[in-house]
Amino acid sequence: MDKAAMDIRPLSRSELPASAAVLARWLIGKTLVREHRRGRMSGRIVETEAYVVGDASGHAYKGKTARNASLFLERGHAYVYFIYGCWFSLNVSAGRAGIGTGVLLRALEPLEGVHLMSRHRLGARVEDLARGPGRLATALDITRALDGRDLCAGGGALWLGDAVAPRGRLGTGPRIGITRETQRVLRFFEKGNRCVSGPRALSG
DNA sequence: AGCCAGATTTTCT
DNA sequence: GAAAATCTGGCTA
Repeated sequence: MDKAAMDIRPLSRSELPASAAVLARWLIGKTLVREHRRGRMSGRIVETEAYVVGDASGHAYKGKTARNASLFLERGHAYVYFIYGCWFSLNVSAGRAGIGTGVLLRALEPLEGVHLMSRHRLGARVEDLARGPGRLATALDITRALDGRDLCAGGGALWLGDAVAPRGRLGTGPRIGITRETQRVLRFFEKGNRCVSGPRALSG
């Protein structure tokens, strides 16, 4: 027996800011909902990074390919990529159709379906279930099958919802794990939240 | 808490 | 053939 699903209002595309840097900040505190075969999983978005137009660290920098095509979809679509031989990561496309830019979702604070996430991440503490982009995708069972999905279609397999709780103070800093344009301040997180990835010194 | 190496495969050069 | 928007476990303090 599952508890009743939370009442989460789906976000519509017109609400999303049409710039990666603004969208990344705006998404902190919003909700990501995964409608899985076994049940619903959801969490508060507590950490993001923006990959802006003309950004040498972005996957779209060298143009559109089969791999990154979803980054060029109208804002609010999923771009799922496979990295380091083991992990998937989820982005939200952030520009107009034909513009390659997006927001990497780096961490969630689990809300619903914690037992399902735990099944995908055996042995992890609740605050570590979706703490980091690879862990987030693993916890929610997000694979390339979801690449290109419309995240503004509430009721689909994966969608964005409004905030269900007030957002805490916003923190910012340089992005993690990149080798180019490392000095740009395009990482956003909820200050003090235990589900934010990286060293604690960077998330307070 | 911080540093380091290994894993493992897709993608593009 | 090299690099990659990462994670884990083992080590040192």
